[in-house]
Amino acid sequence: MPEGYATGRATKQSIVESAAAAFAQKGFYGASLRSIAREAGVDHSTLLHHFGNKTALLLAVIEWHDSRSMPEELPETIDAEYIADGFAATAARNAETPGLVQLLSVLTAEAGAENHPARETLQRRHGLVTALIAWTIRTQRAEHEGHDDDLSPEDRAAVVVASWEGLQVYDALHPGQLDVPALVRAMLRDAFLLD
Amino acid sequence: MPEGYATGRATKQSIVESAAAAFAQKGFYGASLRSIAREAGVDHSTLLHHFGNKTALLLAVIEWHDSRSMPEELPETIDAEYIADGFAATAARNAETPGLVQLLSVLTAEAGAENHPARETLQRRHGLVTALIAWTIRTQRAEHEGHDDDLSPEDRAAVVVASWEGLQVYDALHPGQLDVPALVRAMLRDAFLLD
DNA sequence: GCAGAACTCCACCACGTGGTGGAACTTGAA
DNA sequence: TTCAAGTTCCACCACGTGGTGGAGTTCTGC
Repeated sequence: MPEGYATGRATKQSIVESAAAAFAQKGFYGASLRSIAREAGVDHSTLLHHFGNKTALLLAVIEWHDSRSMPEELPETIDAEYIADGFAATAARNAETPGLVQLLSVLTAEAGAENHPARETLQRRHGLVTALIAWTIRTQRAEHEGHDDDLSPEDRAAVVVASWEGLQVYDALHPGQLDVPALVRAMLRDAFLLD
Repeated sequence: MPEGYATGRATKQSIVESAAAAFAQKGFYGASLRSIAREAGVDHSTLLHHFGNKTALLLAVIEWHDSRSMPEELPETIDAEYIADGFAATAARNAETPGLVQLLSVLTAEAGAENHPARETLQRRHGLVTALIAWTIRTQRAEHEGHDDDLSPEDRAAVVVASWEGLQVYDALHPGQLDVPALVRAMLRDAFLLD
């Protein structure tokens, strides 16, 4: 069922992982296909055989990154607790893979430029997460009437996402100063009116 | 008193401005000295004559950026209102110069990598702003006893700075969706126990 | 075991990279 | 007006860039 041969798939995978590290360190523009290929132990033309061009490789890296954050199976009922736990788990896992966080931080910042090749992809990604959080906030507010937040669910969700990413960048620049997972967890439970 | 001739100083300035735009678009590694020099209307060896190497140019760009955010003169008494207004004014000015915001966002994200040439500079910059906010929070809490924040002034300040930067990145990726200056202002007034 | 698809590497291309050296020109204070 | 200091560009260097074409090898379904 999967495309290609097993050897090829393994090579692709190791290239993606090398690329993730390289983009995280040097950004999309600063990382070179040759250095990525060298790290993966293949010729750079092998890399191009598998991915066609540099932009396609970048998108493959993002896709791979996201696939790591998805839960294997969904529970029967989706509620705010479950979503909050899911995001908190992601935050905790991120803390253990600083390279991947660095990758997304740099790419997201770079993608603020209008002609960045991953801009659309990252916008969609962002939009999805924000929408999920906004939906959760909305349903939670409907159940708990007495909240005192003067931001709309969408705005609050955007602020949560932005703060989360900002905290990760802050943490990379000042390692060990903050307990990012705890702060994210607190922020989510606050936005979701939990406890 | 100033070093060099007037012509040289003018050239340096236009190089710095071109470099700021280029680093914002492509990051430190992705922007080339030749493209920066071309944009400034000089040969790339002229650029190197003035700045010596690429890293020195980057540091000059950051220094120039920061000099734009400094108030010309300090008031007689510094209080929380004044500081909050200062940051709010910066946030509002940032909204009108997206290129510079983009610059610092990309550089800050890149500087999460330990060997980035501007890492130390940006750490110090960050530390200064965070310390000022933390000091303000501390003095304000001493005056208004009944606050309900369970974060220390330092942690709260770090969260404020991180959220601020995250909001700017978010805004660059989703232009016009958020009123960033208003959100920053609200965040500061909240942290400073104002109103 | 065979055929054909998939894979991998080598050689090459045109061009861009940061940086150097030096020669010609411009500036501004004495 | 003089002249050293400052400024600018041109030519060059060794090397890195993303990408192409093709030849040789390895894998897998039949």
